[in-house]
Amino acid sequence: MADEREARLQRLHAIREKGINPYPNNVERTHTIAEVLAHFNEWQGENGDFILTGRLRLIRDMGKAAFAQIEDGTGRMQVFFRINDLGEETYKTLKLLDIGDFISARGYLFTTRTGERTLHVLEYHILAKGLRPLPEKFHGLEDVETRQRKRYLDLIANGEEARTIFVTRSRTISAMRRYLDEHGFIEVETPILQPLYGGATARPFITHHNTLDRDFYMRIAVELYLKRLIVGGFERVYEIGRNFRNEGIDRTHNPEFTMMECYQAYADYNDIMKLVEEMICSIAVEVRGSSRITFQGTEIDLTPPWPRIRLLDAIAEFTGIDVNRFPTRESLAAEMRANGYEADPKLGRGRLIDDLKGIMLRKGIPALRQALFLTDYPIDISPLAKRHTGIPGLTDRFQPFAGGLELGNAFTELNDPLDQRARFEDQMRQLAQGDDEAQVLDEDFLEALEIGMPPTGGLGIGIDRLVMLMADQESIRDVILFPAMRKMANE
RNA sequence: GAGGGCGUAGCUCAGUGGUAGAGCAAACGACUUUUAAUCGUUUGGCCGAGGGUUCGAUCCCCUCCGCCCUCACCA
Repeated sequence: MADEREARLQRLHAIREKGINPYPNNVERTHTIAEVLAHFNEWQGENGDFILTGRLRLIRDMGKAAFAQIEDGTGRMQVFFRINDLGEETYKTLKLLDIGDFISARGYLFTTRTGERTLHVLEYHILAKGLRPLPEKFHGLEDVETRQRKRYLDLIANGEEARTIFVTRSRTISAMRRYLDEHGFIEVETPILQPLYGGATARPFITHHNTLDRDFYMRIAVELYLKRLIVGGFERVYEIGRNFRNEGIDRTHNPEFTMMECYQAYADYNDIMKLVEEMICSIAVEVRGSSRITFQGTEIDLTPPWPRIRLLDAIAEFTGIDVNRFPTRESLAAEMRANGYEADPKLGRGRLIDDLKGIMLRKGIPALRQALFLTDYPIDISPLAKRHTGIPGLTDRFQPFAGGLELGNAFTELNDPLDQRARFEDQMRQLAQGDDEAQVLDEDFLEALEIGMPPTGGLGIGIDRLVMLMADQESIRDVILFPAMRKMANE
């Protein structure tokens, strides 16, 4: 490695000695590679004059002629150098180029006798010299760790494949934004640094503002701020942005992740279910060209309506435990243990049900791979959701699933300020009992609710997971350009 | 947090209780239509880090670091 870098540095100096700037300020380019390839047949011929730019990916030196491949952001193309056309001196300068260098090449288009569309180069310039070797040309970069730590190498070496994921990500977000814009939502931005964290059950990151000399929390959700805007009279708002949760890292969790939250006044969770299935289906059609997509080998039909399954029914079906028959924490815990599941004695009944949900999701695969809504969650794990109209102890809440991924969370928002206060107080009790993920009481938010919030439906969608679905990726780290990593030894 | 796997040249990978190999990349040479060009020659490694066992360790044992998988936890 040191040797190769040394060799490249020597060539860099040799280029400078020839009076050539290896990092010129100006660049000429008449076409992209994709444009040229698209019009190749009509544009080829010795009268053509094209200037292409790109990174050298391959050099095949034949002595007095050489083939190379250059790659720009739109594609790859072969270029051909010949000593007759360039002159001995200029041709020899090719020796100073390395794979990885950026060049511009001017010439005409022709087809080789093996049918390869090629630029016959009459003039070329170096645009930027690379000092380190690129990953191997055939196998590319396979090492998962390097791919994530040095995403630029992943994008170079694994080309289309790596890039497609992030193009899909971009298209997914813009399709979502378009859908919401077209449905009367306005996009807003709310604080990332919050004096209190709320809107989800998670441990926060804490930071400090020097001038104000106070701590702030990195937001774990935007919920309570968007609801304040509903109180303020906006009827449909959304925000797409980064949330931060100080929790574990795995295939579906990254400490910073992107979430879309939206709130719609005069709506309930049934309206939001319609919104979700319609929105995600429309995103799939835009991004994947169909409402039927393949995820990890399973075909998933996102066409509305998605099945609605009550959470407790799903639990009963896949775990054999009918939660309704065990109204107390103790009886439910005993039943779980009788069925061979762990039941943490410290947890409340709602959290036990949450655990059962996890067991159910694992056991329910592959049936739960399809798009569906699980509905009607227990009240004590849903402190911001409105009580279920019919069934005590439950809320008007649902979660959308597809591909076995929990894509989000939604409910009819609790707009009764006294009930909300009581729920917060209950959470504070759990916090005092050592549940460090319980939600904290937000007096300012309660004051807003007391001003009055209309009936509202709200939704959060995990963008990263949605992108996993759209890009058919099994790990959240594959859809985040620079995922959180442990520090390297030399860091 | 628990268990399992992995870490060897810039990249992709072999390999062995007697201190290392291939292909690509790199260097030198040949070649004026190649396609992962070909052919010849050459260079390249604290075998993740630190301890231990041993006459001797890249290999066996322990600790640590990093990555992956499964489980637990959280979204």
